[in-house]
This record gives sequence, C-alpha cells and structure tokens, in this order.
Amino acid sequence: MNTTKNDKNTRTTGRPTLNEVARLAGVSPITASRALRGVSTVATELVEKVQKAALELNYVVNPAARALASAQSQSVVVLVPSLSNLLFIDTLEAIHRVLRPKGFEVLIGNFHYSRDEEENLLRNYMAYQPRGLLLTGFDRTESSRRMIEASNIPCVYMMELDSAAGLNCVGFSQLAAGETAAEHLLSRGRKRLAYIGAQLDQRTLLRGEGFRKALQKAGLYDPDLEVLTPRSSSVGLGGELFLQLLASHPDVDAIFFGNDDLAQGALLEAMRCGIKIPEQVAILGFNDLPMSEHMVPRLSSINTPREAIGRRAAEQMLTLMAGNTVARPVQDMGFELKVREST
Amino acid sequence: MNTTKNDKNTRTTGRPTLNEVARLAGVSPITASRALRGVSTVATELVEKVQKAALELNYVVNPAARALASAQSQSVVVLVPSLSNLLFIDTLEAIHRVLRPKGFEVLIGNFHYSRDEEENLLRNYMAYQPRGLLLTGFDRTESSRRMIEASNIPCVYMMELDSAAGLNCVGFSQLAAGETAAEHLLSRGRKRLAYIGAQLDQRTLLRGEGFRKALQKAGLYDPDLEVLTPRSSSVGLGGELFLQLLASHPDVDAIFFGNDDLAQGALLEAMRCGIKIPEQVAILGFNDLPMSEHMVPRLSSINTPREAIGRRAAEQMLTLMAGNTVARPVQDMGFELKVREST
DNA sequence: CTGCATCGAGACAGCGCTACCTTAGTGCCT
DNA sequence: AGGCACTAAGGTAGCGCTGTCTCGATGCAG
Repeated sequence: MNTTKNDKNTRTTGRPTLNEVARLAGVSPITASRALRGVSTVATELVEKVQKAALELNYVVNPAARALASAQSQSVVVLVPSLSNLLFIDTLEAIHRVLRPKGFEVLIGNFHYSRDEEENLLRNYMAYQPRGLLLTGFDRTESSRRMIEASNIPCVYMMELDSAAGLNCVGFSQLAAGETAAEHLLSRGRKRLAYIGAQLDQRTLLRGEGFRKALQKAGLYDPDLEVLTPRSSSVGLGGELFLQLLASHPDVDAIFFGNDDLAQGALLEAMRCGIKIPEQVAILGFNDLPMSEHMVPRLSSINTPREAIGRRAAEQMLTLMAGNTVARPVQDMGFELKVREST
Repeated sequence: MNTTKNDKNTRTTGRPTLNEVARLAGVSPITASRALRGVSTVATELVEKVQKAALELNYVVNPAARALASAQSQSVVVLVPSLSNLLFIDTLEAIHRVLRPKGFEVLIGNFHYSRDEEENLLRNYMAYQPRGLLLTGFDRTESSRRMIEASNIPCVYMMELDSAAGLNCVGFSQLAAGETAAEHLLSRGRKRLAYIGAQLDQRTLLRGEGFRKALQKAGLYDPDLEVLTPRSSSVGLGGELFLQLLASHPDVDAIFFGNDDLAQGALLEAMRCGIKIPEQVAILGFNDLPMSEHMVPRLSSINTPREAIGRRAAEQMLTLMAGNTVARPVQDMGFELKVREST
C-alpha cells in the first residue's frame, strides 16, 4: 500500500552508505571514511570531493556500524543523582553544549540518590562502550568503583573535589562552603545556629561537617541543632522541619539549609506563621536556585557554579578522550555567598 | 604496566560474546541469541541453560552489533522543549520507568522551545535508527514532519490532543483548560480577567485561546488584558509582568497565568508590594508545580497529569513497537482545577 | 640513475550479532 | 506404514564501518 523504499528481502537501512558516498566521490570506501572523520592522511582535494558527495546524498554515518567496527561509541555517559530539583539541569545543559558540537552523544542517567541504582546504570551503560564517564561525587558502591577502574574509560568527577586520589574532578569544596555559611551567620552576631539537611547525600553531609567545624571553632556548636533527614529535599519538607526545629528550640536565631528548596519552604512557613525573618531567625540557603532572589524576604544563599562545572568537566573530558592528560586534574570552581535580605 | 586484558593486535572488546555463551551452554550462537531475546521457538530447557551461561560469563549484549545486524536500535527518542522548569521531568521519569525495564534506552533531546533545534535533534537522532519517537505537541517545522513521516518510526505525541489527524497522542485539551480557568475566576465574581503568558509555545497560546473564548461568551473579554511575551517563563518575569499589568490596568481583579512559575512570581511581588491576594486580585496558575501549594497565599492552579501522560505515552509506544495498533490512539488524560487560597 | 624513506590510497578482513533459509525431528492423518 | 504439516535448532551470510597491512607514487640523497 505504502510507498516504502525497502521492501522485504533486504536487510538494509534504506539510507545511503559510505560505499555509495565513496563511489560518487570516485574514491575507495576507506578513503571516504578517513575523509569524513578528518583523519590527516587524505589529500584535501579528495576530502572536499567526499564531503560534497556526502552532502549530496544526505549521508549520515551509521553509529552502530561505527561502534561495532571501532569497538567504541561516540557517546559520553553522565550520571546525576536527581533531575527534579533543577540542580543538575544547568550542569547537563552545559555538558551538552560542549560535547554535542564535537559529535558526541550524551547519555543521561538519573540514579535518584541511590548507590545501587547508580551501579545498575553503570553496568547498563558500559554495554554501550562509552567514550567517557561524567559522574557526580565520589560516594559509590565498591562494584561501581571496580567497574569504572576496570573499564579504563576516561572519567571526570563533578561537584566535589578530592586531590588525594589523583582523579579528574571539577567542583568546589563542600566543606569550605559549609564553613563559609557558618562564618557569615556568625558575622551577623548569631549565637544559636542550626543546620537542616535532607537527602543525606555525601555533599549535604560534607556541608554540614564544614558548618559544624566552624561552629566548634567558635565554641557555639550544639549537636541538638543539627537536623538531618534522609527524606528527599523539597519545599514542603523545609517548612515542616523549620517549624519543628523552632518548636523544640525556640532560641535558634539562624538556620543554614542544605538546599534552597528547604530554605524557601522555611521562608514561606515563616511568613504564614508571622515569624520575622531575619529579625527572629536568619535563614541561609544553598545553591541559589533561580527563585531564591525573588523570595520575600529575598533569600541569602551560596551560589554554586553548576553551569561552569558542567562546561569545565566536559572540556576535561574532551581532552581525556583525545588521549591527552589534563594539566590540572583538580579544578576548584569555587562558590559565592550571596547576601540578601534573609540574613 | 597495567594488567589490561586486551593488548594490541586484537580489535575485540574484551567482553564475552554471544559465541562464548553459546559454547558454554552447548548450543549454537543463533539459539543463544533467540534464547536471550525471548523468542518463542526455543525449548525452555535450552533457554535456561543459555541464561545460566550468560549469567556465569556476565554477558551483556553489544548494542552496536545488535543494532547493525537487525537494522534497528533499542532506543526510543524523547524530545522535550525544556528541562529547566520541572514540567517535563515528571513525564521523562515516567517514560523511563516504563521503557527501561523492557530493555529500551531512552534518548532525551531538549529543543529549548525552538522548532529549528527540534528539527536538528530529529535529524541527528534518526541516525540512531530509534525504535520510537515521543514528541511534544504538534507544532514543528515542515521538514520535521516529513522526516517523521518518511521514517516510518512509531510516534506518540504528548501534551496536546488532535483527534483530526489520526495520530497517537496522549495529553489533554489545552483549550478546555483555559476555559476552565476562566469559568473558575468568573464563578468567583471577577469581572476584569487577564491572561499572562510567556514563551508563546503552542500550548500557552491554546490555553490563552480557551480563556479568551470563555470570556467572550461571558461578554467580559478585553484584549488589553491579554499579556503575551516570547520571553521564557520564570518567577522573575511573572513578578515583573504582574506589576506592569496592575500599573496600567489597576481595575484588574483576576489573573490567569500560563505557568505556575509566573504566578508564583506574582504572588511574591504582591506580598512585597502589599497587594492583597485574592481580595484585590485573584491569581490562578497552571501546571500545579510542587511549590505552588506552599505559597503564601496557597496558589490555586490547574494540575496537569504530567506523570500519567509520560506513563501512558510510553505504554502506547510499547504497543506500537510490538507491531500492534493502539486501541484508543487519542488519550485525554484530563486536568484538575486545584482551588486554594489565591482565588 | 638507482635506492631508500615517506606518504597517500586501497585491499582485506572482521567487529558481534541477527535475518533468512535449511535441515532434522515430532506427531498426526490417511 | 507412508506421507505430510509443523516445530525446533543450526548454517550461512551479511549489516556498515574501520584497523591493519600492503602497495604504488613521489622526492631526495648518493
């Protein structure tokens, strides 16, 4: 009925192949292959002919055939712990912007803050023989670690830093960020400082640790004011934990939240209950999500260079995939305290 | 130095192949292939032997080889207009949940509300010979349309409905949603109703159209109260447009926003300026983002079944990929008006 | 003018898997 | 008992591309 081109009796794709391009250009298939891949040992004249032929036929390589023949794909796997709080979207977008123009495919995996799920994704994606791995943080199962090591695939770790291990990583010091948070609140004359963190991923814990250390140094650390829950971070949860903490510890005068959505929830709940921010309690968030500067009062937060991390990590990956070593494997992209009305 | 298994002089992957599995199981490679794919014509006894062998060798198929041999991949392409406002995350997650367990790879493309970028992505992904396409809405370039048609790849359209064209689509009536919004605000006794929309994608326009129609029917339509901007939807923009509208039209007593982030921005700006919501202006959002119910006052919104749409679309896709036709190609998943404090 | 290094292009084979066809084996009907 | 349909398993070939080796052409020194 339909005028489909490839009827039964042929297993072909129907799309033009490299052979046809080569024939049209009057060269051998292998020369056409080299010409299109930009391998140096082809005369510029021939390269042009091949490119012209490819364009004319609307030729696009068959990634499957290429992957099979060369035993490696053109894809880079990115594993992130979450997509649902905008945190990693900026990073992902930046990675795409760097890698796609170079002809790499970006495979995204969301492991929902689960080490086991990450291991699963890793195992799955390994089958695709990816050219590179962009991973989040260092907290993973031992099998995951072994898989990565054994695969010999270039790997860049994002978000955290670890100068000890000699790994390629692009991020910032979560510990220092926690310290900065504490120092800022202390500089505001606050004495009863709390930390509220959810999700309890490695980075949330590290920030809490930095916060704690700074408070201990100031002699103001009180373990009762450390609220940690494995529940996932959300606006609703932030409001809830905020009210709970104030009910049990009415003297708290500053709270550092492990993520902006928690802090936003606290601000909203404070408004609802008539709690004056920052007069009664100063509130400091983390990540500086787009909405934070619009909150009432405007939320002070620590801005994290999520876009820059993605970009830089992807650039490192390009270097590694080209077979070179990265000059500075550990890249501290820093962070920036944004002081606004809530502190 | 390193104890890598595959030294030079071999082009193999180093991973176990189907041949090795077959040898270990004592069957022919093709039988092993069929056994692992679950093709029916293999004795259960042999299937078990093959599966055991595969497990023992830690065998994973080589997707490139499979794709090359069968002239089709195991991947499904999903194209969404944005990742940065959480709207499509729920849908994507649901799609993953349905397709991954069935062994399909989900390739995500973000076309940033650009028809040209969508066309580009489509062209790119076609090279991967995807098994299916999950697309957002119907507004695309003519070339995109032709590409989809010519490819003969099963396609499901999400978010909007179009019963005319005989396409598979899963969504809800954007027009009806706009009407519902207007009717709700009218039922609250409001007379000067405005619509504020950004991004101007097809769906935002359709909602505006539904809203307008309902107002015309009520004899309360005023084109001056329709604020449309191609700028991308954000909290900041919402606040800005809200203040502008109130400055130029102080008599407005209700506003329907095309997206919740705009409405949230308006609520925050209203609070900042001391504008009473809903007394002076009723505010109604769209999509019911997670934060909306926590706003002050709690934001009334129209909840859209984003998760259900993703799930259903993926299920339809499974049916189509299995070679069957879908019983009900047009699936209206509805929407739900959530009345809260802001109206 | 010859010999040797260098470079560009092609021949060949094979990556790992599955479509297609064939063959062997089973039960059932006449 | 013989032939037939039907099912289960295997043999063969090839999907489209690229790594490796080979070969011919070129340039230059001796």
